[in-house]
Amino acid sequence: MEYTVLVRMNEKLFLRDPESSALGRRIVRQGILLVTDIGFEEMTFRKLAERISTKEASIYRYFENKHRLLVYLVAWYWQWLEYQVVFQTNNLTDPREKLERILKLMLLKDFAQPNASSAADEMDVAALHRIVIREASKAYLTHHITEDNRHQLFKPYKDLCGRIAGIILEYRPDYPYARSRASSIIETAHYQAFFMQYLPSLTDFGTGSGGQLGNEDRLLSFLRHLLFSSLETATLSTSR
Amino acid sequence: MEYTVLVRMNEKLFLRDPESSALGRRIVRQGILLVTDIGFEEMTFRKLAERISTKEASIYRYFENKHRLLVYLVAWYWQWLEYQVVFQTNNLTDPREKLERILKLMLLKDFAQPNASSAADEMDVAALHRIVIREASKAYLTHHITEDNRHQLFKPYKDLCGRIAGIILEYRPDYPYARSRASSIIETAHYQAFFMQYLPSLTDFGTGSGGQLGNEDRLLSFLRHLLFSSLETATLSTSR
DNA sequence: CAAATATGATAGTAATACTATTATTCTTGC
DNA sequence: GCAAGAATAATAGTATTACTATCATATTTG
Repeated sequence: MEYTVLVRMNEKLFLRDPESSALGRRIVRQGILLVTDIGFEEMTFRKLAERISTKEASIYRYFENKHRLLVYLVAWYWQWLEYQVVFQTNNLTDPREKLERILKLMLLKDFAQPNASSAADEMDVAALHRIVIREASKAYLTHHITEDNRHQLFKPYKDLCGRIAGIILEYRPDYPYARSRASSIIETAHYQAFFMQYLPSLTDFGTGSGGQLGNEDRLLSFLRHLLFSSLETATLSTSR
Repeated sequence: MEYTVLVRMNEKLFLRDPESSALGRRIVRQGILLVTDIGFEEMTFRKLAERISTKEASIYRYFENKHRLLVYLVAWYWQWLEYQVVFQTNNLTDPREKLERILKLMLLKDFAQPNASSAADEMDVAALHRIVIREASKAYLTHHITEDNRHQLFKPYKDLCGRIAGIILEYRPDYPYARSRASSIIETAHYQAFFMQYLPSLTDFGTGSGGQLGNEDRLLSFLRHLLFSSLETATLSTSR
């Protein structure tokens, strides 16, 4: 029920709604798996078509090109995440608790799993999370960002950041950088997770050693530290 | 003099050293301008060759492919920036002052300009800065990052982060996240600058309004706030 | 069950990302 | 000043990519 609300996507994100047909759903679900397998650059509609036993031209009836498919996947993830944020913070009163939950969600901890019975047709959120970490910035780091933005393709990300910014302001109403704080904590979560895996010397969460916590938990501690240290700073010198 | 030290690049970054010939230097310098003009995805060696009146095959003798050219440009920038950091902080004793200088350098404020006479053959650092903001993550967000990393292609970035992490530890010797703090402040500086320009609603530095400071200065204030609030936090709950 | 719609099957095009080959020019050591 | 070697120009060619077009065949739906 709420799921259909969750996946109602901006119509500019596709040519034909992939959720409206079995083929469309396979394009999206297998597209996620193919991109996680071989990476976005190496993914082609031909390979995806072969994987799901259809033809290139059929995929082009759903998505203009592979960049739009990426934008769709990433937008879906942001909408899903915002839904999780709303769902998991609605019953909380303490804004600090809300922010704690959000940090965990950003690392895909303790999110609301769909019922196991309908798992076959579900989106693989864990795979999508990996795509967001590795590929999401390619969705907006393009020469045509202005046009894409005009088509509202990034609205789900903006909505999520706006919602988190609102909770930041609940926690600290006079905080002057709520939106930048929201977008930067999300981005930091993602590329620190990436660096942790591929360029660990850029982090303090190397694969081995360090503390009794696992790397994921140490990353979470770092994000908590970053977020709350900034929100709890007494003096905010806007000039200097 | 120090310049030759600065540009001594890892030999894995190219096939033939582009600084060793006039054509190589034009490839790099005009490559910077072409990428800033049309974006990395749209740049091709054919277009670059036409721009500098040479042939595609000649460019391939210097760089294996266009991704390697991007990696080269980004690596050059990190080496240049590390040099600037060393140069501008060497005479300072206060680590806080050093970090202040570094923040400004990250936004390309007050950097040491080369003498105007030799400007014709200089790298356009301002254009390169724009490339780093818009394209640098494409240098490492690839399916072949592990191999590229084995070839040390990202060493200049690691070196810069390591140096900044060292200064962070001068300022606060017990800080447990020095490397992550260094990499995250750099990344934050760059995509906040990007968002400010293209997706301003993700930031608090919209094109209009707000305070008496310009957007660049407000971004600097934000970065200063982020960095020092985290470094000055009394209690660092590594667990929780 | 007819009409509309979706997909399959096949073909084709322009551009991209290279590689190869040979001719020409440009250096550089002697 | 010239021969040997290196760099570049000029031209060609290939496999792949990123599409678009067309028409036949299913499949859905009113």
